[in-house]
Amino acid sequence: MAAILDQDGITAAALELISKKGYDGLTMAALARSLGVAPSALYNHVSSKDEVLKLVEEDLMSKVDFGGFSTLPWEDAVRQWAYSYRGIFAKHTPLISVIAVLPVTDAPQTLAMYEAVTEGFLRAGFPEQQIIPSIVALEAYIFGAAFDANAPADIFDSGKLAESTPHFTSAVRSLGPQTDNYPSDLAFSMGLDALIAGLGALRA
Amino acid sequence: MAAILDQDGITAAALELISKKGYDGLTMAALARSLGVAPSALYNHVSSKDEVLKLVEEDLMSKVDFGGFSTLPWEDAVRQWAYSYRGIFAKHTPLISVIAVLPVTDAPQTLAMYEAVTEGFLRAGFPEQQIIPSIVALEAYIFGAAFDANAPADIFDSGKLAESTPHFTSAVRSLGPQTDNYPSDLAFSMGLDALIAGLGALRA
DNA sequence: GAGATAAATGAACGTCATTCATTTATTGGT
DNA sequence: ACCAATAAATGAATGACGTTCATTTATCTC
Repeated sequence: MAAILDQDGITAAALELISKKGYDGLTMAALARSLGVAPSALYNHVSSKDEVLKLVEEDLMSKVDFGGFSTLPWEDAVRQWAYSYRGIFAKHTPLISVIAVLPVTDAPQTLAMYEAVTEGFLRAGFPEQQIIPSIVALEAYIFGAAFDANAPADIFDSGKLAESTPHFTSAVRSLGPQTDNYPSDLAFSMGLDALIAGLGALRA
Repeated sequence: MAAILDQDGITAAALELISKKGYDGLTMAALARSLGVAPSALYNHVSSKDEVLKLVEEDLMSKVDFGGFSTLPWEDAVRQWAYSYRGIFAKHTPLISVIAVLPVTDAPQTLAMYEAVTEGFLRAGFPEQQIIPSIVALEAYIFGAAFDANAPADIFDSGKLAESTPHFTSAVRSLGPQTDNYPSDLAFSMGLDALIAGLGALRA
């Protein structure tokens, strides 16, 4: 029969479906429908829905901007990379639990990113043994921040329990109205600066 | 009829089920069975499975150790809190996507934690406006690190693509065999120190 | 043109969370 | 002590969903 389907097409359709309907809308049936095909046909090209998620993840990884590591000072490269990384995965938080535990072995795009980042750290003067833990720490922060980026602006509204949490409630109020893209943008920037300063001190 | 069920009992049963069978094993049917009851009976006490997850989350929050904030220097209190927080949620990563976006309004245990942490920051001399963003940044890091704690030791094995990622592969090798509880313990410690140093500099 | 092969189909399955009409036990009022 | 009201448990049913499989269909190769 005509080769209507392939992994690239499935990945593209999955991404479009996710952008339109979110991860709840990403079902094998909906994916098949968007490709004009029966659900069971998908299984000739992917072994499971989990594999679809892995394909999407690899595609997203290729969109993370790590270009700064070959052109900018280390601090700026890290910042650019971290913002790009968080921005992309903030819209794909359901993938984070997959990525964080997924061996990198068969993920060429992910490996390409790690290679470029590692090179940037080496060029900046990091001792080899410090590089992977530093990247892991930064990634942990980026993934956590990606979740926060989806939080509602009033997530810290203490409601009727405000009286029993006076210091917290006052600290929340002191922030005033949020104006950034993400309510947590200020926090992201502060934590990222702290990490960059702290990890940067490990350079030779 | 006899009041066999209540929210506390459901929460306790859910926690035991999770510890024995993991989050895949936490189904409404299994939960009901462990309570000796029909699945539909649960819906007299919780409105949905999501509410069960929220109950579990609140219970876990009450187990996070934030005691150091009233007894230890700020740096040590943050470290103790962060390790406790990560240790608990490393076994409950499916909750993280819920927590990170869940308004704190009806979560007394969570609010109690925030109040204590805020007080600790105030006592340490932080300006009020810096406190919430600092906590948010720390939490983001803790949540991300909780995911990493579940990663397999060989997650960075580049496999047959090793030749095309020489710097990364070498950096991974330079780490030697892992001996910590979690393979990512070294990374967690390094990033946490960096955050503590960087955020600590915001004190008056 | 025949046979092998890759790919699509549609029906079926098992697992879930959830709903609902019904039954059952307990509680409060007289 | 009885009766009505209410809270709570039941079991059958529903509708998604991911996945499997025997069968059919189109394309490629010799």
